[in-house]
Amino acid sequence: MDDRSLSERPNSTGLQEPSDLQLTDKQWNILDAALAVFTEKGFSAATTSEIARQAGVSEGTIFRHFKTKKDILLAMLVPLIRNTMGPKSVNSLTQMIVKNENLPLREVLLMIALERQDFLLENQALLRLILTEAQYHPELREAIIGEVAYKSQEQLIRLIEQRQQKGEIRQDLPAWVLVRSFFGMVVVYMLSGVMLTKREAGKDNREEILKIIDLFLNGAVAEK
Amino acid sequence: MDDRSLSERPNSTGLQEPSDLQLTDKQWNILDAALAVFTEKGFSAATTSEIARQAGVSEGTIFRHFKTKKDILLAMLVPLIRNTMGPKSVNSLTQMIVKNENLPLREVLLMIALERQDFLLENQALLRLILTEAQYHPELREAIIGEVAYKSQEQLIRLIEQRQQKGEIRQDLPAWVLVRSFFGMVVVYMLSGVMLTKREAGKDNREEILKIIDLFLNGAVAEK
DNA sequence: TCACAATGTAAGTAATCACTCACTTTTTAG
DNA sequence: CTAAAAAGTGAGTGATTACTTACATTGTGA
Repeated sequence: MDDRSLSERPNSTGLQEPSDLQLTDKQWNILDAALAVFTEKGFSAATTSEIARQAGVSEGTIFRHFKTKKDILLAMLVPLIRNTMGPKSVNSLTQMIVKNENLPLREVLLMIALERQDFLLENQALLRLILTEAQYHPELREAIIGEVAYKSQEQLIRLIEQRQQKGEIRQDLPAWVLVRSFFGMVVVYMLSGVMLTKREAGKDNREEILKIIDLFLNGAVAEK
Repeated sequence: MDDRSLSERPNSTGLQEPSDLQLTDKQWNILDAALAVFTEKGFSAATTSEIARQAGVSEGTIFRHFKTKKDILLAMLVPLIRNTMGPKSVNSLTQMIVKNENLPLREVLLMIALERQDFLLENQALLRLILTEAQYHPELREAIIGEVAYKSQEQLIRLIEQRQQKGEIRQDLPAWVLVRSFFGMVVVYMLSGVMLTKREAGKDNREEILKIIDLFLNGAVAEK
């Protein structure tokens, strides 16, 4: 089985919400298949019969466990965001920030950017599905913003304020401006890399990311 | 009429406004209605019967002019990108760049950012539709990248290289790194403004954009 | 005026959809 | 071991889908 993100069994991820307590193997098969079909076709174009086929169960079985097609989507994505993407995303940020308080900011930002890049490449299809369907399902929008975007931003703000207090970073700009700007530089760089060019996964672009960090730290104007 | 889609009409090769294309009023009604329905529900969830209802024509009329539902989408979006969004986007950039060669870069960047913001807010729903459906329709992806993204980037690169030659901007970074970084800072700032907060359209955020430009130009490190 | 093509339409059509139901098999509790 | 409960099944179901067709209306050129 392609071990991407759903294949963690419930007892390996700890306590969960009541709605996703104790899922049987068959239920996980269904959600795994749903992830594959939804990411390939999108929610509306995906059919429950194809999910059943890929899960190796009958269509009736699906509706024994999930009331509606939309329920399948949410039962899969909301716990995935809340219990896997969210914590993974936030914890790795927190760790990098507290463990490297004395490292030059440049080094910390590089670690963060590279880690975000891995995360993005590994979860490309899943993230695309979430962002697409977030337009039509407010529950998803709230989950991804609250559990990933907002909490990640909070951690980065902590990092920036920490460095502002050290006098390392200018204090005349609010931390959130610095955070969102840095995030924007890095993410748009990575997305345009994926969209405009054929980048092989894991291509070494350390040097280019360092240039962006240099730009973020020192600015675009020429030295006087 | 056997034409598969408007973009293939032999006399539409030159640059033309969408109103110049040989479309009857009824065809425009259909495309107008299609735009409304597609942006609200997405391509897959939209139905031809609702498009017909909103256009005030029978369903048969739709299929007299467009062979398939997908043809409606492409006949509407591809010319819109090629003849309206693309030129509008690129020309305003070009004008701002050549007309203000002697203005401080800071001022030019502010103009560009504000203009991009207007464009984004005005075309929010349309852009969301295009980006969503670009996942499933390569023709759309190619159109939006080739006609808008790539050409806009080219103009901004001209601006940056112009300033690099003047010695105003550091020359140790490739222009495209500067361009994409600036674009990323601004766009992510605007998107997070739309997503995370309730911003009224046209809210005055000139000061905040100026802070981002300041950051882009002077960097995040504290003065020595 | 008339012939004829282009345009418009309502009533289809076959396919497919999400979902149900009557029934069988498997799991669980005492 | 047994009986009830839970899980699984595949053949339905009515609704809805994109698209067609047979026919009516309109526009046009001579």
